[in-house]
Amino acid sequence: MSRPSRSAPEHRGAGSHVRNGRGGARSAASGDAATRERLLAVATRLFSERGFRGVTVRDLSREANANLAAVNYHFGDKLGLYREVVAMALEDVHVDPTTDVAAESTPEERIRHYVTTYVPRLASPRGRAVWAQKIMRHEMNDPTPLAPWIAEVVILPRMRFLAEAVATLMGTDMGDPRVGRCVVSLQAQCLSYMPNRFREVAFPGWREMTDAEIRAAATHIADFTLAGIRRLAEQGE
Amino acid sequence: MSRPSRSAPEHRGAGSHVRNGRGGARSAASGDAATRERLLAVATRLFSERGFRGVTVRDLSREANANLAAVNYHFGDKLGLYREVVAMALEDVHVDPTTDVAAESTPEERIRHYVTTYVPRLASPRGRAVWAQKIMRHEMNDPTPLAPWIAEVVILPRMRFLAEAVATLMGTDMGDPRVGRCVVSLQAQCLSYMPNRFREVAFPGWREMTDAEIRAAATHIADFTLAGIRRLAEQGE
DNA sequence: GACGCGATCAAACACGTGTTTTATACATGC
DNA sequence: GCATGTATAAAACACGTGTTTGATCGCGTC
Repeated sequence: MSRPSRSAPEHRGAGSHVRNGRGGARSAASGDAATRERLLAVATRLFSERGFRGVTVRDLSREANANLAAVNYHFGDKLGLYREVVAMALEDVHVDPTTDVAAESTPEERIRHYVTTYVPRLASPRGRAVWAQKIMRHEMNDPTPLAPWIAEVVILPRMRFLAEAVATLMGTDMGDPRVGRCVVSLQAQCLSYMPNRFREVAFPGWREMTDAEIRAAATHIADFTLAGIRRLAEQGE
Repeated sequence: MSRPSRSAPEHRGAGSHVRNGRGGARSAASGDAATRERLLAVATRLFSERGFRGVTVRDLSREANANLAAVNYHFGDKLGLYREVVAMALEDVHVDPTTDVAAESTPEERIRHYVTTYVPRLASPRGRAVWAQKIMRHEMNDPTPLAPWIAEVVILPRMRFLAEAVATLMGTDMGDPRVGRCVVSLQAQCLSYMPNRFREVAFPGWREMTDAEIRAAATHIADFTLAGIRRLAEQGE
């Protein structure tokens, strides 16, 4: 009961979602994308701007020029649509600053590379894939049932990457509590440059950072952090 | 129209709110506090746990053993009740780590004092006035119309205090962009130890920090930050 | 042409929200 | 005694939410 299954698309496969290829099932006359694709595009934009709870199904339907029932028809429920958006965000985010670093680089180079690629992506309202970062931020502030998934795919690998670099730099192992604290200090500084609704609301004269300021901030974080790590390595546990 | 003003308490004075002293207007027979006071107590707890939007008027009424209309009667509307809670939080927060420091102390002492008093208060679920910090955190994540007020009373004084100490330590003035970046780095590290719903939801094995770990984290932040500041002071702009 | 089927549509449903209304009990002041 | 003003109570209001329903359209196929 309560799920008539009207032979509609199956809303279960969390990972597969092959979805029948959907070649040209729609009327070839209309130039616009299929409803499902329009909903995904609109959902990507709205969820990244306002978070899962800040977007209503009616918002999505209206902006996608779709019927109110379209979300439930194509994605099962609102969370199903959000899950697909998060899946795209994870694909976009999880690769970046930890995997494309040369294996033979020094710990210092790794940390600098992490910061100088990560911070501009977080801070700049321009550029690609900021929407994925915004999804992450909303999840951190106001977690949804998808939070554990996100933590496993994007947070943990970053923590491990940074912890390994910091431990090597300090000449200790990853079980040393100082390593964890340094990783937290580094990550906290990076995240502080993420766009923040509070400062926009609370400080009327706030202006966005320029690209040059963002680069300066990234360099600052790297210098600042490496100095801190070296100092803690000297003074011992 | 739409506001009959039934000679009820005036819900307008944003700043004054003297509120007639309210000596013993209630029947002396009942041992419990007046409805207004019970609502304030419950609101303090619930708003600090779940934020303004996470608490409903029905939650407040139920837990305070008050009628549904009591919030609107005593405080005008839900935001009026929240405003009184925030006012108490501001009184509790704005004094602390910036004003009770000796005027003749060195910049390093000031920064250490700031961190070692601020971080335990942020991080510990025990101790006094954590509810006020939780209110601040909810405002930062999801600002209400009261955000500008909070920014002016608690954020700006802290920023000025830290900026002055950092500038003195670096031997430069507060207009130096490096000063602002160091203040952000310091504050970001402190805030990262604030209780975080994401890590509770996303990491099932999460456990609260002990008092000793919190003290160690505070010392870490101070050492780490002072090292970073000194390094940036050396290398120049 | 009749049928099946995926997709869309308008409408309704069920519920939760902040707020307002109307009535009533109770203490106080004249 | 009685009006007055304060406080509480139960119900309703007005609206927004996610979801479901039943009908209909446009196809392609037998």
